[in-house]
Amino acid sequence: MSVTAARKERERMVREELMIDHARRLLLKHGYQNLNLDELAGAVEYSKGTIYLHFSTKEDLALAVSTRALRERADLFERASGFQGRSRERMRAIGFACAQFAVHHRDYFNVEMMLKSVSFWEKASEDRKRNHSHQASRCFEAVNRIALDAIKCGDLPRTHRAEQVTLALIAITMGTHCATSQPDLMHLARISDPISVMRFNQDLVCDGLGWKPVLARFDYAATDRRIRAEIFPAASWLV
Amino acid sequence: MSVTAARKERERMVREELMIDHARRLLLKHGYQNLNLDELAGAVEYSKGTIYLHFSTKEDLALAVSTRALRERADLFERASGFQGRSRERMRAIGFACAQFAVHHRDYFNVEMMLKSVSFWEKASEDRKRNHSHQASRCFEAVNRIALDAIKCGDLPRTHRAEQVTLALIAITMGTHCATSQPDLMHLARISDPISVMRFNQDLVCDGLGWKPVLARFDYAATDRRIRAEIFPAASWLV
DNA sequence: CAGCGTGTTTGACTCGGCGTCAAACTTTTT
DNA sequence: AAAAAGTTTGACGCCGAGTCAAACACGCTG
Repeated sequence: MSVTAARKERERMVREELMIDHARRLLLKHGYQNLNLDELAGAVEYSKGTIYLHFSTKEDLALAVSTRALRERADLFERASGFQGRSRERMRAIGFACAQFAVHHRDYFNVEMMLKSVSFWEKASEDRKRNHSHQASRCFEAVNRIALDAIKCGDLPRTHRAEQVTLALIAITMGTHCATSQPDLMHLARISDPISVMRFNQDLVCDGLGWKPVLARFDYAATDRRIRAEIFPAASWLV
Repeated sequence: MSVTAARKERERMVREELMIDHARRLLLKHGYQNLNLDELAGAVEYSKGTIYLHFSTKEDLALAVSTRALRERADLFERASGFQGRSRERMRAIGFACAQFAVHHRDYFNVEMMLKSVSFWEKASEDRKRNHSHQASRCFEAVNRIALDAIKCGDLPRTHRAEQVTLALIAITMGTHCATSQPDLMHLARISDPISVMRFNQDLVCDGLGWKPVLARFDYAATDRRIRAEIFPAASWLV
């Protein structure tokens, strides 16, 4: 019995991943409103009933898609935060991770925006909410550790709390995502490349915090080359 | 005939405002997903058919709620931008307008987030989309004019484009809204007051841009008092 | 004021999609 | 081989967005 149980559980996980893959694809194509569980059932070649053995509601499914993306984001962040250098250089590596993530998950933020709605959370399963929280805190802590180090070593003024710093960076990142995903706004601002706006804005916040070495006083070109080579060897998107 | 036509049109507008009022209330209470047009019909004491004489779809209705809030935001911005003072002081008045707006429209951003979804826009009427665009550009231009002035008079470095500056400020504002509306994140960052985070972050971006006079070199307390007295005499929320 | 015509409002109805669950099917045990 | 336990299915119930034929209101005319 327990021999087959392990295999069953493995197969279950494979099936769940398959469902999340297809759900992600359909979410991207049609948006959440037009995500149709009958269509998903057809795509994964399992019945709707089987889908409901994995996900308690449609919201739960969307949360699973979002959480998987968030896990990849946390992986990237933790990888980036291992970069060897001064605190602000490490922060910069995280900035690259954001860009990398944005390129590979143009969908994530659209789904993340849905999660704002209270009615969303109350329809998702406890397990999945916990998992989402966990991945979110991995991201938060990766950034926060660097901020803490920066304050400790004097790269950031001691007047700031690390959490304030982290929140400001999260805010500018989310905000730039939101802003650049509005075609109207992009048109008004006469901007075409969202990634370079992201980098520009993150630098603004770091400079505003007085995070040494400030942009004007230090050439980050060499750092950027190292980050690309050491952290994202396979990234062709670069800038 | 044309005598009654004017009255009819006026009554029509009153009815539409009533519907938007109630829709706003129900959106706040239940979220977009759970906004029920039968319930709305009951609340406004008109039939569902009549609601559909005003709004082409449920999305169109939500867009109307959002646009009305956005119009109030644009009004506040234009009022704030009339503040007499240096460019950064005028920008600060806009920051106050943001706070004022956030307090009176905790709902707006939740609805705005929905608008991100492509499927949303394609179901709204052309008229209403145009109006939304118009109000958005009023907000953009109010900020952008100040940025232009600042560059012209040397308060901002000439290396920046005004639109970059405006977009950065929009991004930090939206981002802070998003971030502070996630209870998880607020808990991780051990933060309770979203408004003060908003002000802190906006200052960060201005300082990062090198917008003179920089926070460390100037005491804005007197400016803040003037803004409160001259622009928002009726605001009790303050800080 | 009755009767007709135009313009307005209604709510019963359709239709699509989420979520369920009894029945069909598969695997394991006896 | 047959029964029991476990797994999968898809037809169905129900809810809610959007429609439209019919009821209603209003004004006009003789």
